Amino acid sequence: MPWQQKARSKSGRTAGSRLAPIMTTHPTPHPAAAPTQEEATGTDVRVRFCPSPTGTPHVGLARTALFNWAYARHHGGTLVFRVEDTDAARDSEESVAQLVDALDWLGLDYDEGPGVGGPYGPYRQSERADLHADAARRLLEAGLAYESFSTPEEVEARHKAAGRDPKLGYDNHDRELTQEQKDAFRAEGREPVLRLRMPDEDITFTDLVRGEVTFGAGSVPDFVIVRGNGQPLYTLVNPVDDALMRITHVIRGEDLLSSTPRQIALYRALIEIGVAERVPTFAHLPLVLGEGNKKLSKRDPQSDLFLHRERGFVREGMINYLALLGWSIGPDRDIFDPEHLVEAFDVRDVNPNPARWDQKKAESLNGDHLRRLPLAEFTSRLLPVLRGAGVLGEQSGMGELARLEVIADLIQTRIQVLSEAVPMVAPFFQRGEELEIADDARGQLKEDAGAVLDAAVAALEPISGAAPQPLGGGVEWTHDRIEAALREALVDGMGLKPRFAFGPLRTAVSGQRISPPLFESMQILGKHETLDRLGRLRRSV
RNA sequence: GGCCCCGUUGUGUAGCGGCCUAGCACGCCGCCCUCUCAAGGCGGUAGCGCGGGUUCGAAUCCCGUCGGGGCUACCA
Repeated sequence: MPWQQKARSKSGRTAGSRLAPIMTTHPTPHPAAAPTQEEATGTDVRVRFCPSPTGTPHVGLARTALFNWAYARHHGGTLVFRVEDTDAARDSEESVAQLVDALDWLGLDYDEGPGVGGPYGPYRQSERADLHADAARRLLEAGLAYESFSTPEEVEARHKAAGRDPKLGYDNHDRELTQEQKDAFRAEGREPVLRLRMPDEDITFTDLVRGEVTFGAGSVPDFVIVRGNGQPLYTLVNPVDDALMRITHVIRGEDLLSSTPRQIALYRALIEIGVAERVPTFAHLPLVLGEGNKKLSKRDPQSDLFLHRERGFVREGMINYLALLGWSIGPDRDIFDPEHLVEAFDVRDVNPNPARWDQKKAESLNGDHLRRLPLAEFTSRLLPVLRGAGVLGEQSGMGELARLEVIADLIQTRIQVLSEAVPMVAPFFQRGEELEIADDARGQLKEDAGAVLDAAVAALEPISGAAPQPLGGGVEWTHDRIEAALREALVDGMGLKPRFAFGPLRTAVSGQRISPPLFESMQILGKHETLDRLGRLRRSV
């Protein structure tokens, strides 16, 4: 029972304090607004992944999705996918499709969302405008939000006039405007924004990753929830939708930590007007850093999830690495499958330190997963990559697939990402005249290359290239047979070090300086093709 | 500037007051294996930011300090 581990606690926190209700300070005057605040811990867990569809999926976004998914699956709870497409200027349908593609590739299935529906839809924020408008209206009517007419310039001017730092932000100046003042502003043609009235008290909450976090009273000014043109903002819409969708745990990036006090204040207001029934539990995941010490920027190629996929990451490897960004499965292990993650994951165990994207580690882990795949599976993962690279055609016959599997067996331990298979596999699907001899491979050849190739050909000629017999007999063109003949001729006969004896043959056969094992390669190519390649290189030296 | 978060080898982490002469993984270096390259095996390199305190005892608790980061929009 993995969830028994929840009794573990992080430093500075006790198990008891974690399980305590979120709002224990004082009973609220509104009975309906004082629901039981026991944290959901079982199948009642409802988490969400709610990206805004701008640009191509970022690895940090993928990690957030992963942790939400793992948390939901671990508890047998529900994962909601909500598209926050309220910024028409930056959002795109293409991006929505990419998000779905990313989730699908990683195998992060969701229980409610666009396309799958659910009891709290619609799941595209742009289709929920009436819900948001209604919440805003009720907040205004209840006096929890108010109309604000100040322009940023006016706010700054007031700060300067009072000798305050102009960067302080909004000064809550319009809190108590009279109807006459408002009318006067409107007469000037001004359109008010709606601001939420921040409570004049500290806001404290228990973050599942960081422990207790407190924002001092007055440190967060009244913030805008609806634009002057009537468009609601993220600050309103995100908590409203979370509340309406009965989200119990908000698991997101640390970059949103500082907006949490505003959201908590809004939740409390929403509870008062009956829109929300609880303040969710928060968990802020550490940032994913890039080179240097800055957040992995969207402009950094390493942040692009699809670029990694194109490079040849497999789902298992990507999930494993992503999970390690702030979490670990145990003290002496770091290779695991998605199922193990689900079994062991608890957001409380997430480390609050920022994590740096380490491409080498990511690829190493991916290589480990590649090696763990059964050969047939590994082979089929190779297929689309090889087709994409033009090594194989779109259609493959049984013979070609069988041949590929034999080759795949040779390269499985030699690559970390699928794309590395292309140069290793390509020579097997080319004819000798198509084979290009790489410069570095040719550069390795010494003066005796011609003699070595001649001797190799002479040694191989006597071996029968007969096709396999049904009962397994009759084949002499096998890698051990080939190796024995070549060793005898080159190593024993010519007194060459194996390294120098076989180097030229490798170049001739694969065109590369590094390749799958030579003798096995020759076996796969067959006698005719092998001798042809040996001869071609011989003639060019 | 203000608010908030974070601080264990190069990187990611384990560590929850004695099991730590700080474990694991990636990286790096060396050796073994070896037809190249890998994989695999073995070994090595390197760390608790600093200063106080609490304690018989601190990487672990507290305070301060320094450093890094995030946020600071009528973006999300």
